[in-house]
Amino acid sequence: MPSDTWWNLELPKRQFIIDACLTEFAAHNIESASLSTIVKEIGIAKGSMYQYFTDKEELYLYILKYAHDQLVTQLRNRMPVAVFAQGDMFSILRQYLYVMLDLQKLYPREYIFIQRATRDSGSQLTAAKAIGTQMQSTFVEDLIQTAITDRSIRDDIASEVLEFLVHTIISATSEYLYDHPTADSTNVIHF
Amino acid sequence: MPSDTWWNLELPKRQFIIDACLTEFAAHNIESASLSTIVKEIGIAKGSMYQYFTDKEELYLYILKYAHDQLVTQLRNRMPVAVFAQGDMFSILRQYLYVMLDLQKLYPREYIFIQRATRDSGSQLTAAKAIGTQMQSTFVEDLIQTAITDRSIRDDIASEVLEFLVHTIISATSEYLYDHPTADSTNVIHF
DNA sequence: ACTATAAATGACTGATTAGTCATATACAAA
DNA sequence: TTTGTATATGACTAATCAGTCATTTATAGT
Repeated sequence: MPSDTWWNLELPKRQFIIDACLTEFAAHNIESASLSTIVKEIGIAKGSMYQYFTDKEELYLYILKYAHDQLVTQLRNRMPVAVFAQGDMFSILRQYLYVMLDLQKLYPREYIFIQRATRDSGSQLTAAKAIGTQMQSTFVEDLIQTAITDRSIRDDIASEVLEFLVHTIISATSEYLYDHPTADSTNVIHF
Repeated sequence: MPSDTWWNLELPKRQFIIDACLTEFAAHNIESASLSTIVKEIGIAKGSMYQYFTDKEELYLYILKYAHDQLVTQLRNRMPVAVFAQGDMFSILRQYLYVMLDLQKLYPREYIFIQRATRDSGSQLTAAKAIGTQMQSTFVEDLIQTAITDRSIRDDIASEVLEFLVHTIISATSEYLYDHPTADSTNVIHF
């Protein structure tokens, strides 16, 4: 975790630092992201960064958690619990997809960063992978459980597999729409 | 393309070099993969590598194309044209998935390398992205076209979107099964 | 043996990296 | 003003990197 010095910083300064880190980490994986670039961008000395974080990995995980919290908060705001009470599973999923598309547009760096961290922190950094995968389970899990208990979907499907697939499809679809801005989303979304 | 010197090399030596490159490129993206590591692994001088390839990017793309050709050949062997004539689309897709699972087990480095190249060569290296995406379109395209013309699936769905989704689901499923070796594949595969 | 061409080499360059640390600056309390 | 503490600094280290090139080694032809 960051040092006391970090927390003693003025909020705007912290924000500014986080911002620069987000840009770098969204564009490069942890191996090739450069602290030198980051501090040059911010305009502080390299040494200062090491007053806040013990090493690159700590910084990376901190920013990842920050980005994740940011998106989860937004997701919760846009999909309040009430949504789950009404409508069938598919309309809820459709809404989920639209929300994810919005979030991807509004917070592109956070979105990309989490995606990247989820998939390429293979060897070490299981922490990063865990954070990345966490978002998907945030509520898809409940959704599917509910759907299974009210028998709106078959119950012979392993629910964690379904969760995985749902998340994959959602994020692949949003990725596709992101890469093909001309595509008509109503033509893409059919479930 | 590689130099004449490269092609004058004895086949086993070429294979040996390709092998070491595959290992490195499957584990690291182009930015963080290290030529120094590769040549140390092979046991040749760094300069030799530069007699064969003009730079890192050329090497990377060459190995990528090699891996891709390897997998496509295997895919074609395992899914001869005859397969498409018989059976409905879903059974063909199911077979496709099983073949991909086999290939992933048999050629893990090639498989991972292509996946990695497809998704993280964002900025430059559109060539890499193209090679990566090519495999998916190899035959899923035809499959879907046929299915649309026989009306076994709806025709109001943009076919390139469907291709994308099919490929995503297939590769996500195989990725999932790869990460969860204990999972029962019959429990996962339901389409 | 001599020559010509092809291939292999590894020391070297210049740039970049993560991380360190002694010093300097800022600030607040006395 | 003086003292003590928290923060900021940037020169520095040691390692690594992609890429170069003059030189050596190997091969083949005469």
